[in-house]
Amino acid sequence: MSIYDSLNDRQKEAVFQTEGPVLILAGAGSGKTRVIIHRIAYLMEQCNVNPYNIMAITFTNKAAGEMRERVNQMVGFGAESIWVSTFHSSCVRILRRYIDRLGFSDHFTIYDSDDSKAVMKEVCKKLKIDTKQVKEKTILNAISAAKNELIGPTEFAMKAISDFSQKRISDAYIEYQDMLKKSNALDFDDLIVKTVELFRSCPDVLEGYQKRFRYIMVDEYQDTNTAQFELIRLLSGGSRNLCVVGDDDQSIYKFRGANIRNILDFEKVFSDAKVIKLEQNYRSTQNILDAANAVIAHNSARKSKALWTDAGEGNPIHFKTFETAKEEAQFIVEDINRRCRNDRQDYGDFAILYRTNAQARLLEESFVLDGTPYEVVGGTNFYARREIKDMLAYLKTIDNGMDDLACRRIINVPRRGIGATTIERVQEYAIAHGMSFYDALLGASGIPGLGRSAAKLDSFVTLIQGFRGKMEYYSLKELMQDIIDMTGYVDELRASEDEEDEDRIENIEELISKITTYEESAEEPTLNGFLEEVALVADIDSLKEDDNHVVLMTLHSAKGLEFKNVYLAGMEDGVFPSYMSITSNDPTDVEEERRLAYVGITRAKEDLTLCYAKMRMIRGETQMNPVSRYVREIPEKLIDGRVPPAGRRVYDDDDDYSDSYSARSSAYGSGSYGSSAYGGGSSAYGGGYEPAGGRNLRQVSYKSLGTSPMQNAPYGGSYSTGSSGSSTSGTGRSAYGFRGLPITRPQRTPDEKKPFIAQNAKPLSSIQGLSKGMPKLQMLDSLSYEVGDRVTHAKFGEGLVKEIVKDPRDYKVTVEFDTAGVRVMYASFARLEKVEES
DNA sequence: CGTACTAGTCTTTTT
DNA sequence: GACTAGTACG
Repeated sequence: MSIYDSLNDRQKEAVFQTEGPVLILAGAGSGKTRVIIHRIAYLMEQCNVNPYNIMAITFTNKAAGEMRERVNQMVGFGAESIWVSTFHSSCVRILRRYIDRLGFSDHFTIYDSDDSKAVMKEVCKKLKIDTKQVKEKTILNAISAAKNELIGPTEFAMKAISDFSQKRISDAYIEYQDMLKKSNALDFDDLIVKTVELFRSCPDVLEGYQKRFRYIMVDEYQDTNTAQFELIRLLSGGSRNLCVVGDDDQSIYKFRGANIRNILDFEKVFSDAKVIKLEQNYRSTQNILDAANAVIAHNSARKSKALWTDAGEGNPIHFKTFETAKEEAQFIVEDINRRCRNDRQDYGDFAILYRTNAQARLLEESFVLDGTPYEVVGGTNFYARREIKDMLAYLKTIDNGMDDLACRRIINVPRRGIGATTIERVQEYAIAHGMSFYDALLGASGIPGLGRSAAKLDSFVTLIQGFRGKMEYYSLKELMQDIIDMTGYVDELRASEDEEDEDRIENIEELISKITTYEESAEEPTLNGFLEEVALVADIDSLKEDDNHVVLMTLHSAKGLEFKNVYLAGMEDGVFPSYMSITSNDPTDVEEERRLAYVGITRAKEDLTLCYAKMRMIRGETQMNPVSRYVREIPEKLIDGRVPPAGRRVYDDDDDYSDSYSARSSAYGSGSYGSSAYGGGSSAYGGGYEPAGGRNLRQVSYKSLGTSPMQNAPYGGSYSTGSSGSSTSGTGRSAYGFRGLPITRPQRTPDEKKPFIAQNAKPLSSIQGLSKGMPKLQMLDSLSYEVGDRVTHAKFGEGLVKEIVKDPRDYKVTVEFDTAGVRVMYASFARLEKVEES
């Protein structure tokens, strides 16, 4: 009896094939991680491979941590010397040691996307690029895409020679890299790129690592980009013992540069590659797998495989239709509670997955109101919060005096009376003398034109130098505490009236405890090491699975996880697949999202519920979208709810919208959803959406204008304004119309510390923030127009009023605009004015 | 120099 | 609706 007996034949084959290039095509839930773990154990126990010679690469710290833990459990002795880590941290580890060969110092800073944006902003300023014409982010995206393809500034420049806008990006690219270098900083992409650069330019370094890593395994291989591929190709160049594990059907990171060809062409690059398919699924019921298989079958470029299980049919897939997204959210919470009561389920057995982070908000509100325990994964990164970035900037300034960005961020935070002009002067001086910003500060008295400010700069420098001196004998925690005390940062927050600042203090406390945890767990804790760890955390890393609460996250974050019961929220064309990919002229965009749907469906072990809301507010605009094509791709016999047919929606007889909908249904109805659409290629979508003028998906939409209608002034007396303040307890009755109720912040007692909110979740206050800019109360007396009148709208121009329906709070007005199509809007939000006939 | 307000932009998805 | 950068004003 050996540990390998529990594997099926295919899995055994994958485990025992230790030499040469191996591609393991592992379908969802096919025990891929098990295979990797067993393979490592097999290498160590049966092949006498020194664990020191084994490398396993993953994409997230969470995956790396789990892998390490499971290997530890299985082989025990020796597992700690296996190199298990993410692409990014592997590269950092290598670069810390050898980056001097590339002219950087080993204390380099890692810039996150905010930092990159700040640098790019400066680049644009310097190059006189109008950021209104070309956004920083656009340039950064182009640079990132180039880096992912290992195209350096020089090569980029040569390609860009004839194209004006490319030339501009090329110039920015060069300048951007220059600035990073001056700050001794690398961005995310650089971590990979510079490592490849290092290996290419220093054969001795590469050879050292090739000798060390004789067996390399790469998890989630379908997510690798060209640079990452090159990295592992180089690393495995000596032994050629490269085993990659992935599923082309789960490739969902194209936007991040993932190159699906890496997996599809693996056998071409490594002609002697052994390919092993794992198709038996140990996770889900047959119904769930059938649904997943049916959906993914609509994609063209894929390696054929079909998941199967011997687990039995299981429950049908539930499909639910709701009037609004709010009802969807309420249903999900109620359904989960019902099943916890009647069905012996635990909260921890449930996950809600959605396409965009913004969808979490409404769900979160329902959970809060209901008191159901939950956790939101992702959204705003904890480390991206202002107060945390401030604290980190102090640490960075202390750690790396060349990090100009960090230094400038905190030089006047908290306020020290150092203004923009002074900073500008110092910066100019630093550039002129080829020194870093901080070095310029050190000699501030010698900088001309600073006047009285020089003294303030001096005391800032003294402060930082003081911290640097204390580092000698302080722990990191003490250092952080000292920074807080000496700068008075928290004192200032404490003095503030703003409720949000309370959360900020809590976040800083949270940071301190993270520092403490780091110091306790790291082998050799250093300031630099902490900053590095912080720079490379992913949202999903912090998810603890043993807590008993419902988990909410994006479909992307859910990859690699599994849950007993899964709800997929927002199954609407325009949400999922997103509006962007539907209107994109690249048909593979919709396929990419179909893979995301496949990922979502296959997360469920026993029960899957698909939710569709007829109406949903996105970016302050209420959209009405048809049911997601991915739902319709699931055979009806697997589903227990009625799915509206293609191009039409089913409404109740008394539904107010049926007219307005039929007015536009022709836009959808022209056959673009027909079965031929997928096989037929790219033009199929265009035909269906184009006729009504490009924005069709949002044709029928409520539009609320402005952030605060109350301030936007004249409603022409047809509204009476309520007097309730913004802190009214929102127990139910809607004062805010259809936008949803404001949520009262639960009173927090000292010992009750945010019971349901994860550290990285948005604070409750941000939900409550919803109510901040809201109109207090809006009652309508009468309208100045009626059906048949011509009206004008601030944004959509003139149109004809087709219908007016009164509901409890407001009038819904359907207008057929001359250019903007048919829209339904609430009268109190749309400032419609009658056009007087002459 | 600091604050308060306003206008503009945005959203897929993330290491 | 939410956030942010920019600007006008004290």
